[in-house]
Amino acid sequence: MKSAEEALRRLRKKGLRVTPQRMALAKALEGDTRHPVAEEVYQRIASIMPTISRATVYKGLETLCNVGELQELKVAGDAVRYDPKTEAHSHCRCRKCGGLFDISFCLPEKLPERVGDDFGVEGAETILHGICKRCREEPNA
Amino acid sequence: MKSAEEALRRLRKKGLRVTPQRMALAKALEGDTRHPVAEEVYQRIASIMPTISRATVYKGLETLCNVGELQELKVAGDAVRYDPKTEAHSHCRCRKCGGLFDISFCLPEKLPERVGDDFGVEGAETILHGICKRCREEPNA
DNA sequence: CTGAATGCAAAAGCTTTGCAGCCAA
DNA sequence: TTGGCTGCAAAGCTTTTGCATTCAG
Repeated sequence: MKSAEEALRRLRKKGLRVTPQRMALAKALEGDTRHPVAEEVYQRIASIMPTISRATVYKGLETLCNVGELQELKVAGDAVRYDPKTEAHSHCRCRKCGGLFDISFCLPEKLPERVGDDFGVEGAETILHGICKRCREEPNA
Repeated sequence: MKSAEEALRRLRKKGLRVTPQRMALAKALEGDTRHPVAEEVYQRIASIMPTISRATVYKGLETLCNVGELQELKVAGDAVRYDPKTEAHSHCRCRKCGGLFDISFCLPEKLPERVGDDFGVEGAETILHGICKRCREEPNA
């Protein structure tokens, strides 16, 4: 999502309702590069809107994914994470601290149109595995 | 894993025990290209070894992952899948039937060694999204 | 107004854990 | 012999669902 406001505008345009809970969701995720899991998003919002329920957070995250304002990230050994950066981009995952980071570009750079036994390719999702800077410099943790 | 036998040999070499349950696991997954989830593996083995428990299957799958004989595949909207093909390769996922297929080659073809804010790359995992042959030819399903 | 969205609580996966007994090495 | 492994049952975590109530449009 480019901005929370734009995300809400798109919701309205699709005939969906702009509720305070959805506004909070969009704002909580706007510009976030940390790829929070649903529970983190819930905690974040609950601190300023204590009546919100987890169910609403889950449903709202799903809704925002459906309208293309959020991307779901599922990585081995982890709960689903949410990424508000919707331009095509890839991710790096540190095998030591588990951190998930954005990379500005997209891998592979060019997609095959068709692959193997005639599979029509529409998009790709890649995660690089390795060690982040911090973990390499702090072998203790 | 190249073969069930080789997998078991590697277990033994690492000081782990070769039990009938682990033998069944290795054989059940040998050459399988369908990327079963844990429950499917359990069913498959339970049909010939009715006393095995789900816990043993889960622990055994983890063990085989740890020694590098199996790869964990986690895809959005799905339980963890297990892949006995351990050579570097990528996958395609059909957005219609949910099927997950191997591709013989690996994307991206060449990895950057270092990326973004000094992230050391060791490997990559990519999933192509699209439509498989069968689903394109059967628009009814 | 009215249907879509919320919040609660309960249920539903999937997976992990604790532990007593068993067995591969 | 003995520590690793198994099987059972129970717990844990994430996510989904049903439904009465509320509220955005």
